[in-house]
Amino acid sequence: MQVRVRYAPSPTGLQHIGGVRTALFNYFFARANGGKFILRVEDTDRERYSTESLQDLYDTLEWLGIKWDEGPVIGGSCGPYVQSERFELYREYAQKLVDMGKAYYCYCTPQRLEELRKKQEEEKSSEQGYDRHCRNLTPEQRAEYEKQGIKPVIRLKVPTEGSTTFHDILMGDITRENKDISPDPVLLKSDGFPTYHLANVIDDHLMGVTHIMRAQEWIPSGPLHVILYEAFGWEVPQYCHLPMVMGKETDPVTGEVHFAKLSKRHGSTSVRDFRKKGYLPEALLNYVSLVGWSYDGDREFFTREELENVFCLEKINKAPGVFDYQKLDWFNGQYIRKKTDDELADLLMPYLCEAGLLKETDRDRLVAFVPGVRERLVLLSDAVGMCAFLKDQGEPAPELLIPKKMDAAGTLESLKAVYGYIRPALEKGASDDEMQNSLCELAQKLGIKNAGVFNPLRTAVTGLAVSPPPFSCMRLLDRAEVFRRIERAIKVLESCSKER
RNA sequence: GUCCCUCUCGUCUAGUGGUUAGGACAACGGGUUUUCAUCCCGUCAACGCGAGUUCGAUCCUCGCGGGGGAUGCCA
Repeated sequence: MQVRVRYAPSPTGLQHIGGVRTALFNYFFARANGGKFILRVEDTDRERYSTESLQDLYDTLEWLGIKWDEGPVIGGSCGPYVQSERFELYREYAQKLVDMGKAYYCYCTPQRLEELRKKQEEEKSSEQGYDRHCRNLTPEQRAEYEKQGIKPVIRLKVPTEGSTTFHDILMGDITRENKDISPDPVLLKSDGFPTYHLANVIDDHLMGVTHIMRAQEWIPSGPLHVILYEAFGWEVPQYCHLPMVMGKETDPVTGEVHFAKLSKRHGSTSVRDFRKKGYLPEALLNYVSLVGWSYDGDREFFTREELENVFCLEKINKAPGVFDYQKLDWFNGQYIRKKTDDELADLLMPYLCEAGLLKETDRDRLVAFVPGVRERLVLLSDAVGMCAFLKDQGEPAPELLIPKKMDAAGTLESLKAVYGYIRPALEKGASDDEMQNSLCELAQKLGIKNAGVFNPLRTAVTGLAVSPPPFSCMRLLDRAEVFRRIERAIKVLESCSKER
């Protein structure tokens, strides 16, 4: 039997880490087993639906390089893959359940349900949820409600006795007393749209889904779904509930540490945010795959293609995992270092353009600059700060130019000598290595440490205490500007050493 | 409240009825270096607790405790 799995998000917000992790695991599992990966859009919540979210879903999967085999846009033999386009289907199936006596119309108003909830809370009643008020209405009562024009919902008749068991690949058998199952959940809303439970079960069946991989927050509804499958007389698919992705937060006052389902207050959670900040898709994909899954405990670098081969259910962890932003950063730095000068320049350019520091036509200079920042970058956006020297910082302070253990006169001598060499060297197209070696020789000749020649040059060119190395900066800057800044620094040192 | 799931360094994890309990990130310290980084070396750091089974339990069983999740006309 061919493996068929799906990722079935609801377009009610931006794609977040938790959802993407689920998508990835499904995708990898399909690839590793020669199966199909289906994308299905569960847009049954019309209140929260947004087209922006839907576009974000597509953008995110494309950015990560995840291609679906069947789904919206590309279609497939089980379409449509957008639930709102399957609207009629759900009503038909819900009606079937009613006809079989396994579901019923409910006319309770939202107000009544709200009051019920309040009452249960006040009385700290052990009874929770719907009180099954409409479960056994007489035809006369129903007719009366209909006459009032109330639009009913359809609720599932959950058995009140016995128990329901389902098998989870990771967890084993999970059994729940039927009395503990959510009492008669809504299957079809009053607007005619199905709820998750109904639509999900119908579509998974109709689309031939063999394995349901979803987050553990769904475990409690497992038995409910089994009841639905059985009510329809359908085969129950394999379940595999994935560990949750958690966020960690420390109370600033008490210092207490709290964990909870990863959410915005823990930091960025949407893939779009990570992308904007300059995370690489391969880094995010690699790291996210390692939350709740491991290969052998030692190896941790995986390309998407490798994961498509090597991913397996057996190595999925059962306990929830905390999303570690620091480790993601580390991964990102590692992946940035794998980029060639050209690749990295292309990745950096948008950030520098947006910051108004560079224009597209400066690309060649950026490529020459890249070696100086590659190993300094954690995020692509860090490049903006590292290019701050592009803006003239004004006349540099002598303290900035003069290295520790040197005086103004010595620094002046050094910088003059450096300039005397650098200017013609740059003009005749010397390489970084050549200049590097020559300046080291110069330092020796002057009897000072390398820092004594490099640092005055660097600060003269950048005007900053912290910056990428001097040669890189000179490559990015306009040549005439480089000379102007060095000459200006020499003047500063001249007047400074005269004063003494 | 009720129900369900879970429990190895701070975090992600490997692992076994007998191991010096391994790796990675972080933290800390040292070295290289041209500022900042990188890089290299090192240090700190874990089997939640209590019973039971056993010659021996981190590993198997039970209880307790901690953590998480569900309890919606959201998914």
